[in-house]
Amino acid sequence: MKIEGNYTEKAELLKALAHPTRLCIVHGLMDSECNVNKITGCMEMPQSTISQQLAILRSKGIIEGRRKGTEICYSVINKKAREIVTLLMND
Amino acid sequence: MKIEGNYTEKAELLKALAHPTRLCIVHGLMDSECNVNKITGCMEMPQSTISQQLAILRSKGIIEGRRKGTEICYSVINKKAREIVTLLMND
DNA sequence: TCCTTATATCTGTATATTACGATATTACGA
DNA sequence: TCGTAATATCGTAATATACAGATATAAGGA
Repeated sequence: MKIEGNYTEKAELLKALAHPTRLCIVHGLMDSECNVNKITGCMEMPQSTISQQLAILRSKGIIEGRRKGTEICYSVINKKAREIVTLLMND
Repeated sequence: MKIEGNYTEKAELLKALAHPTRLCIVHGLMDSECNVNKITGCMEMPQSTISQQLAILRSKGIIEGRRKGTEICYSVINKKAREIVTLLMND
């Protein structure tokens, strides 16, 4: 079993989720979209940290941001990521 | 949504899988156990690298090694890890 | 245009991860 | 005990990641 590009891609999806903050964010966004300000408040972390974590999730196609005036609302758009998080959160 | 220890633990499970070599190893071990020598050959990587990757998987309870004489055969023992890998490998 | 709010990006720093060769450890037969 | 095969561990250098403050960018109303 030699490593094919396929494993690399899948590992990268997992890596994006493999961080407590990001996992929490994705889990929270699974049912309803949310703006950065709210996420920042809920996580009780600096806004810049949250923005960076969102950027990682975005770059892997896990979440998508939708601009609403001065705000951006994020939602989960990746099916596999949803399934993984659901699986993880179910005992 | 504040981060609970729960997310940390789940993120660590993902992190162990979030590497192409380790993902490949776990996938390969899902159906039949295998010794280090064979894994090393299949992956075409140095034995020490493989041993270290196996150590990470072991430390997270994903795989288990069973000594058979001079050999150690590894197998997947973590249900969640199995489910995640299965999910990932199915289109 | 200016000011305010919301958010992304940049920068610097500390820490973690990865890869591999060298070496230590374990098991076993002669 | 010695030699060999199998495997784990150590040491090191390179690279990636995480975090947070400072600042840039985008949106909108006065």
